Amino acid sequence: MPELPEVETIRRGLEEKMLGRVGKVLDVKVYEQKSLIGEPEIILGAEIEGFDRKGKALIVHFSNGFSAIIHLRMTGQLIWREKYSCGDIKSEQEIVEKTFAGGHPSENFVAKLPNKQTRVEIVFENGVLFFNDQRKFGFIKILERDEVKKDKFIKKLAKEPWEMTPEELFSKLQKHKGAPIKTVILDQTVIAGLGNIYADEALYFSGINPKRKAGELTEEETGILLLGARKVMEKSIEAGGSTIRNYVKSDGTRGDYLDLFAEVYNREGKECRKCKTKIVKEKLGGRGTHYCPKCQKEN
DNA sequence: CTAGGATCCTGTCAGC
DNA sequence: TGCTGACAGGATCCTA
Repeated sequence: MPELPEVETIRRGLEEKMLGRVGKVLDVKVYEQKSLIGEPEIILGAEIEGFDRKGKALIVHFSNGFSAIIHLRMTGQLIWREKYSCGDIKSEQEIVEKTFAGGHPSENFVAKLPNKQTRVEIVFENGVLFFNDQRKFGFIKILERDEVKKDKFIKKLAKEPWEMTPEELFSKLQKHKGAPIKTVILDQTVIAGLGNIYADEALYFSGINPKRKAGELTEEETGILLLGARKVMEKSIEAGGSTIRNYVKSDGTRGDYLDLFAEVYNREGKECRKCKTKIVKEKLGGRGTHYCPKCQKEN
């Protein structure tokens, strides 16, 4: 479920907690074969050199010339736990101090690790990085560092909203002019980073109805949409990423993001904060889509 | 080529 | 209590 802001939050958190502090990889335990692509033993003995991010993909660079592309997809979580606090957790306080958790929100953040949903475990000298993934859509792919940019998924990724000009986006929209704008901005080859929450939020910010055909947007509207995409994701990164029930920041603290900041997502039947009209939820391209019928007119 | 639906998988929740 | 179907923040594959 993590979209760009959640992955960026994880990247920052892991960088702070792990970089230069965790030692060498001692073991890689693969509980679910399909969750790890490549040869896990390749990174044994290596240290972490840095964390990178491309769209919703997290990239970990190791000291031996190999890297790992980690994609959390719908339900992935990354949990770093310092060595001396592995196993059963004694108190909420201990979790906050010793654990970094990010990604899909669930009780697993504070549960015993590894657990039923743990797919891969990377053991370091000073702790363990757990990759949990309920639905098994996510993956860790180990490959040579030089191969990362040639990876099929990475290669196809479009620019992120901050790197893209309105003209570039407008031009891309013309290739999908018959499709609803909502589904087009979810396409990572059009613009990278938006998922179902931030697509809806960016459209609300822009006053654009999600069902409008991509080819009907004016250049001006496209510019506002690009600005909206930047704004909603920046706001979320500042808040430490969002989750439906809570968000977990790099220090493990929790809070409610959606209740505070989301204007339309998960707010079906509630009043639009601008005009009091009830937020509508409809299915579009197989995805739940939320909007204000008054602020985001179809024509 | 595009658009749209099915698909991968597990878990939860509303409704009967 | 079950049971059933719908749905979940992603991306790809298949078909028309």
